[in-house]
Amino acid sequence: MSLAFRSRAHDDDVQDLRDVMTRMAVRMTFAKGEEIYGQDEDADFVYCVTRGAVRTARVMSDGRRQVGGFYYPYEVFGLDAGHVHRFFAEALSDCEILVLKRSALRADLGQAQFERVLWAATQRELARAQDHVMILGRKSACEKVASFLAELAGRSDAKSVEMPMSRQDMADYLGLTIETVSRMLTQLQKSAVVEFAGLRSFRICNTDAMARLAE
Amino acid sequence: MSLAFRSRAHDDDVQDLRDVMTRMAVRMTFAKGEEIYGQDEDADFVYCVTRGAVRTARVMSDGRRQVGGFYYPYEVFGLDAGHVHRFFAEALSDCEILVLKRSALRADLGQAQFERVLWAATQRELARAQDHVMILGRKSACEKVASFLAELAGRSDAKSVEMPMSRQDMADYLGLTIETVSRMLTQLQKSAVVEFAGLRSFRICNTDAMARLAE
DNA sequence: CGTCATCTTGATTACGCTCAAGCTCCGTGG
DNA sequence: CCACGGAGCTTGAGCGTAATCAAGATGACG
Repeated sequence: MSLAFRSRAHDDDVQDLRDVMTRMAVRMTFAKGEEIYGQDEDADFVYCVTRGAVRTARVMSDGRRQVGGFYYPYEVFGLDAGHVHRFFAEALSDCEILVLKRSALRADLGQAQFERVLWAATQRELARAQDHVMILGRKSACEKVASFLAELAGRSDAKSVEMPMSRQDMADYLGLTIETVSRMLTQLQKSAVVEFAGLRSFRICNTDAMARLAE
Repeated sequence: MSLAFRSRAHDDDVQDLRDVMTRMAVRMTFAKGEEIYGQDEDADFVYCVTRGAVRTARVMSDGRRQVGGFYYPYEVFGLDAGHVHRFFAEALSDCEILVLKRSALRADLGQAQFERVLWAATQRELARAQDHVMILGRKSACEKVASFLAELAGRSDAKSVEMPMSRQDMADYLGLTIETVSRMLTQLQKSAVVEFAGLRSFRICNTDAMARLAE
């Protein structure tokens, strides 16, 4: 089985999942900051962003927060590991989400494809988490912020990249404080690696320097 | 579908995987430090530790290393995200590993169970990676080391817990230096939270303090 | 235009890193 | 069995990066 073939099949699964969700799922809207699902809740649903953005996070008993990831239109979430949510999900901005019961998905796709599709989605989540581990474990503050911007830019096709999350969200994703994130953004701009157009929009000026920092 | 029932099914899948591997897999031995699979290699096999221990890791171009995880007897590894290994795996000590081609596993279990079993394994990996993110992002050096010891203790059933990895391995897992790891171990011992019997064996003295530090 | 949340910048502190020395454990050979 | 040697570990001193504390600046929204 060639790599190309497998990738193709993988993409098909993702597409199938989106198709089913578009067809069968309930369309819900959430206001900025609203909870979509809670930590330790049963993971009975699958979610897909159609408009806006979502963050997943966990908090420790003393309030320290770790953001697990951000999700944008067309991305599937709610699969964090098994039958109980280990993170909670919140609307980053006002947003629209497709919500589908897992059992309904299974009924429509059949057991086999259901498992294949969710396995593929779980693998993407795992890849994401592993990249996150790399960023958190062995990178400097500047590299963390650069990696984050590079990832955002990678997901966007436009020249100008929109940043829907606050500095606090970025900090809690990168294991930093808002002050440090702010300083690093300023520094990256001063050294002409990126250029900001307002607080939440940027574009990469020096691709090489960016790639070097983000590894 | 109750949680209990689902957990049971999950455990069955894990057991089935071990059974098939014991029956069909090739038993290989690796000397301490030997590579089991490489980064960016195709992930055509599934692995199960039978003796010794394994670590997975990634290195950045300048040599910084991030350890992804440690695997002990009966644990399955080699599933890190998709069709290409994103980490490499090395023998932590001399060890014995069951190796089985994925295609052979699929042929034996059938497509459906193959996917269910590997999905379950991928979910465990994801849960592991998510816990790792929490440790790396928002914990102090002391809490990181305590969390690590607590996790090790949790996997072991004996009172005295064996630690097969070096301080360097621990440091690269926790995003610290060996000096800091060493200092924290000393500190935990001085404050009577744990007690060491030699460099690589310990037991937890103060369970409450340990739980508090490890959250 | 005023108010409040968010963000930036500055000054200071502290946690963990770096560099350096010494110690312990363990394998090896005399 | 002990002496030697080397890797791995611990400890100490000093430093640097990012956290904390504290003001301001900017932007969003009524």
